[in-house]
Amino acid sequence: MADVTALPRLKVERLSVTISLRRLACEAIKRAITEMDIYGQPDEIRLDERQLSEDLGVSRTPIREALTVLEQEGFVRSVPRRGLYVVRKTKREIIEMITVWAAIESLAARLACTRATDAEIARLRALFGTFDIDPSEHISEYSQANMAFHQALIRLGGCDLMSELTENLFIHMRAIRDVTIRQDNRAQRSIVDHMNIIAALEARDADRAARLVREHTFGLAAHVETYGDHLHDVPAAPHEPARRTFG
Amino acid sequence: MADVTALPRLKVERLSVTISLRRLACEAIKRAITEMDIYGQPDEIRLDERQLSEDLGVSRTPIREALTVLEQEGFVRSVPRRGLYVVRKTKREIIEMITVWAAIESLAARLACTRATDAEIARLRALFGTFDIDPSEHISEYSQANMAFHQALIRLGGCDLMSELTENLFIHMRAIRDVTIRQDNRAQRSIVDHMNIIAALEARDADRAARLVREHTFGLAAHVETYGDHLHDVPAAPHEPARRTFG
DNA sequence: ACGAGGTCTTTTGTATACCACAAGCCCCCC
DNA sequence: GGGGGGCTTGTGGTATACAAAAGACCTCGT
Repeated sequence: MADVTALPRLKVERLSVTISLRRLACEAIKRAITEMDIYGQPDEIRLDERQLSEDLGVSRTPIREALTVLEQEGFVRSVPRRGLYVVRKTKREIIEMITVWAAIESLAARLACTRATDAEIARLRALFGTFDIDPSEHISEYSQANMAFHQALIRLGGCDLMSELTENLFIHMRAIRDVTIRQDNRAQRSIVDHMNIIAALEARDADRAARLVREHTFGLAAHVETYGDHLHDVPAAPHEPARRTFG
Repeated sequence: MADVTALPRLKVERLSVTISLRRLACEAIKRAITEMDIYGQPDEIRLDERQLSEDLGVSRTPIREALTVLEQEGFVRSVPRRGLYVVRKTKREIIEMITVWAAIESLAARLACTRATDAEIARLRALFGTFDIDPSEHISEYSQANMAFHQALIRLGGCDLMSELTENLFIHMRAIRDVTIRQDNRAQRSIVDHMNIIAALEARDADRAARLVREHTFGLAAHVETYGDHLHDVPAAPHEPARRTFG
């Protein structure tokens, strides 16, 4: 077979047939859920398969598959013969999520101390070391940057699984971000913590980096514990729904 | 409304209509996968929806939903228009799973140091402190006990989410347990580690407990790194399948 | 004989029809 | 008048039918 790479041919790119309706529906619904102010609503939000199927213009089957995925990921909860509800995490569940996050990011920081290159750490500082202005006026931007910092840090650990696992976790956290930063000067102190973490990474001090990350994240947990009382403490479970993990 | 709790009435328990076929199928398939020696097979194992539907006596729909769940949990992998394959983790993926496990269990141990009662720690020792006999003749029992120890330890941390997350992880690990204990006197040394961990818990020394757990689990990672070469290092991916997390 | 092309089979993706169950309502009986 | 039972309606759960796509294989032309 001759080498055809040199021959002139149409510049066509692989059109992605792989994006099944399930995946599209899944992303669409997830986006809708994420953008919705779940915790501001007075009562649980109910989803209707038929409604969704009509709105998205596809049949119920892919919708159902998408919802199965979202249920696995902890965004919706299916009560048999009753309906689908958008999940509102309880305070306890949120604190548990933060705890797992602390565990993962802490070890990621430890690993980063030996695995990350100087350049990578420098880039981390370049990206997030410039926020020493008052963040209280840029809550939204700060929130974005905050999440991005933590995700970048986890990525520095070099463990893809850690990044994957925390991804959905951060989405869940986004929904309660007003709790996590609104009160007192949390944002300001948070930035100081980040600086210290970066410094520990630069010093290649694994124990200190891991400890700082852990304490920082635990600080958030304590904050939620203190100020998160308006979160729904009881799962509001009609007939013991199918509790699932977060994902 | 009178208090009817004192009246005699039939002791009927809520019959669980909630266990949908999806859930049953999911568990059945997961069990089948778990009991199968995935890593002993020469090539990837393919699943047939219709075959499964026929074998389990239900239609394809619940089968598909179950497989969607299993795909989320990282047990199977769906290649569009091609088929479903039982996932064989690569060495790298296994090491990443162990890393996440280390992160979670390490923090769980730390938490256990302050949250677990003396009785709980004593029970841990009672259950797993008796294995100072030679475990080399009881590989299977030891393997069971080993997993049980780690799960118990994580539970002591008091964070349900940690238990949930590591549950599937342990199932994945089970499949390669021959790698994890067969070589050298790993089992023996493992028990010593466990003893030290229990001792640290008893001493309420959080830092030491966390460190010991981390080092113990990293030891396993290093072991897999060294001896796990017969694991398939390349995902054997036909046409870039839909890679998913473990779950 | 060899290769390009078409066709056939297999297997998944999607749509639709049907069924079982739960809630709410109303009516009938006590 | 009150309460229980059945009916109505709406919802998710299941089964099945249909469509599309990928791989295997066969055929025909050169």
